[in-house]
Amino acid sequence: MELQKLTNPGPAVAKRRYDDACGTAHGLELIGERWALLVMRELMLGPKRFSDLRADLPGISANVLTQRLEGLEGNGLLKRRKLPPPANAQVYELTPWGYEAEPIVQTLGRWAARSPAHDPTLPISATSIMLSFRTMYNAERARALGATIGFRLVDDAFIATAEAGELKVVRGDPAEAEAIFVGEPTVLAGAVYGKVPLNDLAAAGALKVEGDRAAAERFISIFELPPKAVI
Amino acid sequence: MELQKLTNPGPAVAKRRYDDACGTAHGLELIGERWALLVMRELMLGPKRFSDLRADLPGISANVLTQRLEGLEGNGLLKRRKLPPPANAQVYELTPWGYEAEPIVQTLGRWAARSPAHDPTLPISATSIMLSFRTMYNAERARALGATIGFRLVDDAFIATAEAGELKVVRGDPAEAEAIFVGEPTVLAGAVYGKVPLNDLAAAGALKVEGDRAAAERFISIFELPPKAVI
DNA sequence: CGGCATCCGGGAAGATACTG
DNA sequence: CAGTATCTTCCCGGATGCCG
Repeated sequence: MELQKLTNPGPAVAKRRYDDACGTAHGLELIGERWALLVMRELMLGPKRFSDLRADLPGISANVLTQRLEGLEGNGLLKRRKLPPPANAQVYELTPWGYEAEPIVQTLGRWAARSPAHDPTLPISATSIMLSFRTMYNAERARALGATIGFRLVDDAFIATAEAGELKVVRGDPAEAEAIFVGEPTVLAGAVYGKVPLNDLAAAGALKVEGDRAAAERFISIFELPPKAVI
Repeated sequence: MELQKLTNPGPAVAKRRYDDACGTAHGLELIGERWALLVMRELMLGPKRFSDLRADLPGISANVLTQRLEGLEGNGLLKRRKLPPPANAQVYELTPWGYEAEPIVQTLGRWAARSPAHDPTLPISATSIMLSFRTMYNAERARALGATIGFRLVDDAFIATAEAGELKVVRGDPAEAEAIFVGEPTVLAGAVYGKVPLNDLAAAGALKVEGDRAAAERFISIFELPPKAVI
């Protein structure tokens, strides 16, 4: 049994809405609150648990994460699901419509990458860097490349396949990959976007490459950041 | 001469940032605050004055609009410009990089239009409806159509040209248009997306069509809303 | 009138502690 | 592990007033 707050002023106080038929305004009501789109981003490559979300969104507090998850669930963008025994853990998973928000994440990210204020040395989550591959690959260069590359990033593993100019990224164990990157996401980002030489990172023990080193180098070469905007 | 707030706790208190190298997170720092993207939207078809922005964003308060304009200017997304005499008015205009944010507005709007909770009967601004034409036209149907249509929406006028499957929308006086819609943006939205018959609207005096009525009907027919998402 | 600055109330976000 | 509870801080929204 729940009590309504007695001090609740009732429906006379309109909640923070944009009274606007524009789809963009409605989109902001759905996913425009602080942290909401980043929670969506973290779920784009598959369901996660509360504590994983918390770990991958440094700075979010538990109660805000709870509120965002409730809001997104209420808006039909994600669902709570209980994994079958023996895992028995509760996970949060995007609905099909939730997954369709990926172009928003991509478009915003690609645009913001041109910002002169963008600091690429900050920490980055495993999901972020894998999603960025989908956004930032050069289709022309990828066309010339057929490759299956694996990633073991701390707790998560992914497989990226470049084929006929398309780049696919899925969560999963990279068994058949030609090369496998092993290390932390932020270091991987330095290698791919900062073009820090793999040799240096390997020597420092920061990022290992298992398998075909040349294939790993070719993979890195298909990514490029857009030019900075001139203000 | 400006005074720093004496109560300012100094740089010890980190401002609300997402410490995240992900481009999406940085994008949210640039344009993720409440109202910011809607301010950008209102400037997408050309500069505006403070009071016009306020009128086109119902619900925004003057001080919040001031803060957003300062923030967006500081981020290099817009500039204040003084019109030459005799106008002498100050206007806010997007920078080239600011204009490049249009795909964000579009992607978000197209995605959110699928929301079951979207209420298309709310008021809509002139800029919103004109921008939505760029987003929502069916390229296939537009290909079969060559048309120049004008719009006189209260204080603003626009020209839309459909040509070779492309739809262009610019601010300007519609002199040469085959047909001109005259009325309020919200009523126009009802005609285009609600498919309210033009005859009914004309009879009610809500929306007039000057010129070639058949051309106006054909123009409306190239737009369609995406199917609602199933939750 | 346009473009703010200021003050205030309410509510959202952040940090920390605590519980099943 | 998966959240609540509580407290503080800050932002948003509304009203008012200043000033060219």
